[in-house]
Amino acid sequence: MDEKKIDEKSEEEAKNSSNFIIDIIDGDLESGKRESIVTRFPPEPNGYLHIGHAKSICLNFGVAKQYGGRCHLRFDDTNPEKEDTEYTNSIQEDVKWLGFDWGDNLYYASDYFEKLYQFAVQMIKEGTAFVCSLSGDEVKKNRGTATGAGVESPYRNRSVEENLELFSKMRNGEFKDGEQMLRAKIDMAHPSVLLRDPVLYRIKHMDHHRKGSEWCIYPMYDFAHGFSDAIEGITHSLCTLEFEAHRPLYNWLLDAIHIEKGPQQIEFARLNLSYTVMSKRKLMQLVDENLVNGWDDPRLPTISGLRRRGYTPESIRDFADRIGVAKRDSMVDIALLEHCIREDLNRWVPRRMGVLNPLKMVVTNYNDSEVEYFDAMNNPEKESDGTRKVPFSKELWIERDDFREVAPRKWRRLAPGKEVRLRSAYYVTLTDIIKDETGEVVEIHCTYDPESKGGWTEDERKVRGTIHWVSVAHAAEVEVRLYEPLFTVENPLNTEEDKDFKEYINPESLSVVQGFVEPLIAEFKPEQRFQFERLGYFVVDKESTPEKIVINRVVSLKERFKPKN
RNA sequence: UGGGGCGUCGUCAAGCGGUAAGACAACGGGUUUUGGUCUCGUCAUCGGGGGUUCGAAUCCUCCCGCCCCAGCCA
Repeated sequence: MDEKKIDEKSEEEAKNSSNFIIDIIDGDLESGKRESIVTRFPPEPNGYLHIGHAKSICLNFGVAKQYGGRCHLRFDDTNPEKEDTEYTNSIQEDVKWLGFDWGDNLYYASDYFEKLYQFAVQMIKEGTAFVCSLSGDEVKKNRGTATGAGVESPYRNRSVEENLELFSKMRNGEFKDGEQMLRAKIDMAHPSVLLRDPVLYRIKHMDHHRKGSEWCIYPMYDFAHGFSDAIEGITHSLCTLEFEAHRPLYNWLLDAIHIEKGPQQIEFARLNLSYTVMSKRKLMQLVDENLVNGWDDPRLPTISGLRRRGYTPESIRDFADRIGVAKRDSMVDIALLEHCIREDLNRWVPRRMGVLNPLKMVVTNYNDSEVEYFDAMNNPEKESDGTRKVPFSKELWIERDDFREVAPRKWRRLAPGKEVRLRSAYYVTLTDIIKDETGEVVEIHCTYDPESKGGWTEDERKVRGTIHWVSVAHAAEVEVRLYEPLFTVENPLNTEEDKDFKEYINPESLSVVQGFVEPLIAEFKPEQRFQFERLGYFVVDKESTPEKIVINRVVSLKERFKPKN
């Protein structure tokens, strides 16, 4: 990756976080309930990871590291309908990119299918599970309502022998999808609907992405997840709030197969970020309907999208640390994420000059054919990064926004008669404005002060404004992709009326401009990052070629000046 | 109206009976060859009521609000 950052990276691992989960773990260690800590990140391989997953990854791997334990990467692949190897690959890539290492601890719930099957057999033998021959509709009808108890399945009291035989036939493919199911025998009157004889196994004659046609019955989440945790010796099974109601079932199942000192499920609030959406389903929709350009579209909060956008793993980990871990539903301001990437990039990224909305400036008293090379600092934050040569000549591109025919209040930039500093070069004073027939300004003329070479003068005359520029004759033309939030509202999922979230897509979330930048073509390799001074941080896109350089804006610089008119 | 959770600054989030950390955002000052960075400063009495206590955001109680649960999804 970016070899330039090495030295100055602060070692963030020094700081250990604290939250209610850490408190629980501390207590478990103190009381002797646990001797070591094992966590896991258990994605279902049915989509790409997003920054919400990053929160969970940082939490799980972070906790393990903090206690000298280990964190497993386990694919929760119990539903062949939705899962695919494409996703197991991208997920591993993303976790690695984020900077985490699961070592040898890569697991698949599907590798436990045989063990899981045996657990089911054990439960049947002990009378805590039975094969139910009701149809899906009947099961649903019998489940009861929130306020009223359900009714027991007529098959609930089948003999162990019959259950065993039926379950075996299920496995052997002697039934069609939906004809039979394995259910836990709990309590149809349980106040929590989840505990009313939940389904444990269903029949699905469908190939599994890893197991092929080996199985035609697949365990449900509740059955597979807790047992997988138990098999792997997970101590703390961290998941999001929506599984809170499942915890009694999680524990009931562990009890059913007599697991001692089993894993403990602890729930925390999932991440919501303003001006974007986080659910896999919604992201999938945006991708499938071509509302964005693939899973790694730089506007998406996917890990691959953020990577392409120019975010660093360090900045995302820092973000995860800062948002904390708690149980209340929350919506984190996207500004915090942007703060994290600015803070990181500011430290080590080289500065360059680039003009995104060019206006030609002619320095009328500068020699036609002369070219000077000025030394410009690579990074004022880090003098050791040295300087570079920037070519200067009579014709320059400057930013159109740095010129106003009528200066607003407190305007420090170019306006009639005003003197500004061209960064690292000379002071120039605006003398003439050239317009076309329509009245549009097409060019401006300035004179420079030869005494101001390098950007300062002996008389210490005060020049408040400094603007960036690029020599027309030396500039490299690049395509620059500018991004704005994907949605126009903080929470596209929760708005008045029942509008679809897609109605809030920001039509200006992507704009493409042709810009001119310093002629340092050699630097322009994908993932190379820069700060274009006064504009923001940029990264070379993966689509960039030497013939056509493509740059993404990671994030703009903070802009405190807002002209009043 | 069943069950499970949650309510501390605009946004996150500490606090665990002793008199409200920190971060982001915002606003104001200083420095500055990036109106960037840096720096200094301003910015809450804890959903509401009642109670316990010398003392409560922290304990009790009632109320209000928000989130999750009736897939053979995870």
